[in-house]
Amino acid sequence: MDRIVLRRRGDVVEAWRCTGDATAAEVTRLPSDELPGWVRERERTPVRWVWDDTTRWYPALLDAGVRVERCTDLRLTHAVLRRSPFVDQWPLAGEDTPGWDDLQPVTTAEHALFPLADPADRLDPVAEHDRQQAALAASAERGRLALLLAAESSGALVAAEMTHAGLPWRADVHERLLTDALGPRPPAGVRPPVLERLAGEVRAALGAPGLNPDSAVELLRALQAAGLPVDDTRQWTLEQVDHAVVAPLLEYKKLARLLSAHGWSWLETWVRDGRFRSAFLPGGVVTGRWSAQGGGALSVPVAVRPAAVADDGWQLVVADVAQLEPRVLAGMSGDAAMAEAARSADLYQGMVAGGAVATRAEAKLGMLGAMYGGTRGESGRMLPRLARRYPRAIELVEEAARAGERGAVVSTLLGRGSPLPTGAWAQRGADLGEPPDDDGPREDRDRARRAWGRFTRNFVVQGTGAEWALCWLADLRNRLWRLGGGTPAQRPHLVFFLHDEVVVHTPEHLAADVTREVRAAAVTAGRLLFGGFPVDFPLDVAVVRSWADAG
DNA sequence: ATACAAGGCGCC
DNA sequence: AAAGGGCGCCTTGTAT
Repeated sequence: MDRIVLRRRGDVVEAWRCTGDATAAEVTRLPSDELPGWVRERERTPVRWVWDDTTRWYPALLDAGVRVERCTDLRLTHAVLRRSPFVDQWPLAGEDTPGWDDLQPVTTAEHALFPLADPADRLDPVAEHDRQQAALAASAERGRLALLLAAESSGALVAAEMTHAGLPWRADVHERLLTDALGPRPPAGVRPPVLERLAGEVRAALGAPGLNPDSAVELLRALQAAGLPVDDTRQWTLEQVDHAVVAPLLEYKKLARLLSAHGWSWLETWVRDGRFRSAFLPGGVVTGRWSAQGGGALSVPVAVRPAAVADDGWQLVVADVAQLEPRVLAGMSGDAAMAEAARSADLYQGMVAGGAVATRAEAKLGMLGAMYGGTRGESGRMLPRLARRYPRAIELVEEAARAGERGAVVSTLLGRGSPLPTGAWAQRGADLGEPPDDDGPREDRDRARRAWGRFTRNFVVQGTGAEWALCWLADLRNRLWRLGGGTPAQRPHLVFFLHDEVVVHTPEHLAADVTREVRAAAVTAGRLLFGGFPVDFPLDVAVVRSWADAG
């Protein structure tokens, strides 16, 4: 397959076509505004586009109605290769390396207008691509790394397409929801009526007439002055207390949160033309999970999901994986007993059936503790029993924790490496002498060490889970495209992704096909990561008008 | 005026 | 006494 490296030089785009012989590249130069038409033409035959960063190229193509099938996103692949313990770093070394290390995605809406001095323009994607290919070829784990790089790049395309499409959002539904909960929209700087009434009830219950319940400091003082035994003002803490202030205060906090995080100003800022618009950023988290920028797209609360409604004649297909991370752990550790439990639609129930624990609640608590590092209480007490029944799975996370405590790097199944610890406890020779003055006493160092162990313990599972999800997304994207449906605007398309959940916006008549493809893509992802090892990834799939009606 | 930390809470 | 991982983002409160 042809690879075409795109390089921007002023108003001109250079397209370097590589046919496998690195010395015989054929270069085409064309004005930027002719690029979309040229790309569309080239897409008639299989081609992989190689560019510095998808966020710098793809939005303009999508605006012009041009979709590409595959790409290599050098920014993302560089980041993976630079940190992978399976990659020798010397083939990646070049003058440009710090520039690639520091390259940031572009997330402004004005993607057509590049900043005057985009640091990307000083980088040479042709040279970087050669370096990356050399580094990959020299790796003993080139197979799994190649899969990771392909999945990461494919994720970049999905993210750009989702960002372009936006999540269908009914501002009128959202506004009605706000008015029902808070009362009519007040002028700026004034509390909505319902909040003002609740604030009054809180002040009366505490005998604190001037209290601003939005101030945690003031509120804590007032609660303590009224004799409540609390050291913070968290919801969980307040629920433990029996006092007349608790009910109105919890209600106030809930509604104040709705107002500030997803109220009228959120609507004005993030919803335009019936779409919630925010930027999805693949690789935004060290573990490989995505992050999002704008509007808190990765934490859309259940309370406002009724406003996510499919267009007329369309449906939302909402799919999520049940217990992704324990299933991933079963697969990556090759733990046959845990895989057996994972053959059930409910993995935790499968663990009960397998005789490891007595109740589903114990199974869940124990697994969360094993994956997050919980040692306290019931979660910690479950661990020995889990370790007896699922020795390979538990040993994998325990070893990841020990490695982290040593200051070592751990990696995901496909080879994404964890960052090096930065604390003074982890510096070379830290064990040998007295603790440095700036690193506190021994207990502090041990605490930091254990905290890093919990991070690396979770890294291997969360990161491999993110890899499964990337493979799922990538395959689903291809499957959705093959369903057809006419112009890009008439086809089923991904509109949302959150770690283990996707939402597809589809014309009604294709909803059943989309459901089938979402499930098939999950099977593909499992095979890609774990080959023939029998671990299932069952999905909950719902075809709904509104996101709130799923699950 | 602006920047940042803390407290808090939403999502997985 | 501390206590499960990863995020984004809001307001308040303080520092510069």
